[in-house]
Amino acid sequence: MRHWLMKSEPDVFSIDDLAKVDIEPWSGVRNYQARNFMRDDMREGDGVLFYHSSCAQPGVVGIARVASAAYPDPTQFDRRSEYFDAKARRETPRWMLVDLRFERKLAGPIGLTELRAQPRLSDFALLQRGNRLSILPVTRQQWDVILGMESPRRGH
DNA sequence: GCCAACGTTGGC
DNA sequence: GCCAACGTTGGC
Repeated sequence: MRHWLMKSEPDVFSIDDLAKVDIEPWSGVRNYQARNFMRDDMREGDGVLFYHSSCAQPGVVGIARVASAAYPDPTQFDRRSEYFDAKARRETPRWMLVDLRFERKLAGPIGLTELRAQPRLSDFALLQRGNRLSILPVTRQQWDVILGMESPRRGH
């Protein structure tokens, strides 16, 4: 099983939104590298760190699972969608997506500054200079380190 | 194929 | 709102 980090702007779609719908098709990715991760490398059941970006408190806020194989992003064919792509053809879809399933929120968010302060995450793609990718691979070790930073639940 | 211009991302 | 970094576009 592989692990991933996926960014979302909470003003647009937050971890609470994912909790409400339970399963969400991850439409709108229009970056080839991110698409390739979904199309070529993701498998149902892969673990996903759900990350809030472009907000007051950027950081990992929850865990999701990849809940489907990759399939064509329907918004690329929808003229009314902001993600419409006039060059996409149904026979040769350009953009692929996977479904995400909510697993749980973290006991507390793990902020970007906390992640940066963890020496064992110095190689983490999220923390590299100039990184803008919305989908990033996470190693098993990084996954364990990050979840080990989760603040303990009250009463345990 | 080069590269300048432009648009987007995302932290601060 | 600013700005660095990066991807994409399009003229040549």
